[in-house]
Amino acid sequence: MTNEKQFSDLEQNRIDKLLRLREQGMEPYPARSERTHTNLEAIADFEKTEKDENSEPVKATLVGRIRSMRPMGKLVFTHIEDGSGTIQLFIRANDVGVEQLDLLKKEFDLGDFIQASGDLFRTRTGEVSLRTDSFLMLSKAITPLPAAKDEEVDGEIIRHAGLTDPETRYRQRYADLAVNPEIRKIFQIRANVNRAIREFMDGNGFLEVETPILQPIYGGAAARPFITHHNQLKQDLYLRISFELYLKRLMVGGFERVYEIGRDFRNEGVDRTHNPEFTQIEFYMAYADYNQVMDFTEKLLAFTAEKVLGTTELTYQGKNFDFGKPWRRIELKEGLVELAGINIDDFPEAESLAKAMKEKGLKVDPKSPRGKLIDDLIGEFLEPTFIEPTFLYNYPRDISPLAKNLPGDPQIVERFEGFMGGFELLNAFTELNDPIDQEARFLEMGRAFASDSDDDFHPMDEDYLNAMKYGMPPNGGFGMGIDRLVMLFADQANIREVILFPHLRTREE
RNA sequence: GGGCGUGUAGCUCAAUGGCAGAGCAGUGGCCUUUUAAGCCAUUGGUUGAGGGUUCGAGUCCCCCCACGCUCACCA
Repeated sequence: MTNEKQFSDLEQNRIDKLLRLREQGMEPYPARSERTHTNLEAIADFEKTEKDENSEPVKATLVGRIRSMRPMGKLVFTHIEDGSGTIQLFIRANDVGVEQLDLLKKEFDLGDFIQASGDLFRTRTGEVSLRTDSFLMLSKAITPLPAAKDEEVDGEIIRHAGLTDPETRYRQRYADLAVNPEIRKIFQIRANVNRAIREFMDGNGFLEVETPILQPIYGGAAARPFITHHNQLKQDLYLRISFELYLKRLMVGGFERVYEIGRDFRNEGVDRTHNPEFTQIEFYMAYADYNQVMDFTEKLLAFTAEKVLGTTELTYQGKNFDFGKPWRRIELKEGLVELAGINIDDFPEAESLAKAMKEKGLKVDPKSPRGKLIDDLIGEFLEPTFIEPTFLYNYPRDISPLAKNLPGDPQIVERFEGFMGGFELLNAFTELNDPIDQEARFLEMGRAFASDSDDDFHPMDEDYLNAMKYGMPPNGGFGMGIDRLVMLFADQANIREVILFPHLRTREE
């Protein structure tokens, strides 16, 4: 604030206004404000009394950011916006005096916060407005907000030349939110989703817990971690990639139903369904298997939809869904026969399966284990077709090291994933609680990925095995991406739209 | 990381290799029921950064940066 060169001409202009306001005795950043009604309360109060001819005029002191200003000589119309909505101020020289009106016209700008007092009435065109008899500056904006003008045509708001550049919108989300009120609705939905899920979980006897984000060993998913360092302990730590192994330690500890809602961090590619940090809910339910978790999932999503949207039906990217109906359930092997034309039972080895996939024109990594190839087939042939809510169940063992075997088939585990809108929304399984088998799985994974790359995908978590050796009740576990769920409820195609401050590369200079 | 695309005034966008423009915002006026208010006048540019070709580059070439879409990666 000391170097004047950091202000543009437009900003310097407003700083001059700010100084003039102060000279004339109006503090541009007063410590206190008053308000008797929110804007929408004021309109509602007025409409209540309007029908009664004997009622006194409704007096109000309102606050908000100036969103439009239409000066017409000795009369100014402005719209101000507070958290509840917008209302029109009707400010006349007759009511506030010529000097005050000049002050308003000369020193107040779009983006400033104003406080106005007066009484409510209806203008000739029928809009409830505040006939202002006094006003104050509450906060002077120095940088002009990106100019946006709204036009209402048949109840629909058309925005002219607002802020649309995605880079600016994400980098300066504050400006995006300030100028595009509908963006704020997405985050209202997000908050409502979280609240609904908590309400459902709490109502079903789950305990909400918090487990470490900084972990000495990461696990519970196949993802590369972010690494950080604790100075005093002289120890590298990982930001968690899942909550799974800690939450299941709590099963050992005697909690029968636990859940956590929090942030996971995965050091991987960014695209429209992946952000490096994202929010998950995981829960673990003792004495349940994956079939019960499937049923529970349907109830959870139906409840959440009802709470957030007021109905179980929703529209996503032009398609309609109903969370009130049971999800499609497709057995993985059968789904692949049907949609990929490959019966994986015919290809018991990675080599033969890879060959069959190449014949279908797929690119195949020669080092991939069989389970990875099957996962590739899912991504290629199944996932994009799963627009309707769909459970895909019975996954290959070698890509599911924490899931329990399906009795009678050593290659298959009791695991399902939930898809919707063409992307994966959730993942769940009957949890492996046999410590001997678990250790074998860790070793298998270590071998499977040892040749894969320099990345150490699956560090052995000895302490987790120790916990399991004390005895873990049979349980079903579940993880779901909250961001992706919010995408569905807010009808957004890109995960960044549902994250307030999505990560962008830092700009040089 | 690969491919394709974008980057011009505060915002949204124009400009065959030939004077860098418009609308809105801003500034100065007029205007006492407007709502994309209107009318008159007017300011505002290192065309993302750097290099090259050319008499002349926003435009063509090279390199870099950022963003978008997409592919790869992501159990």
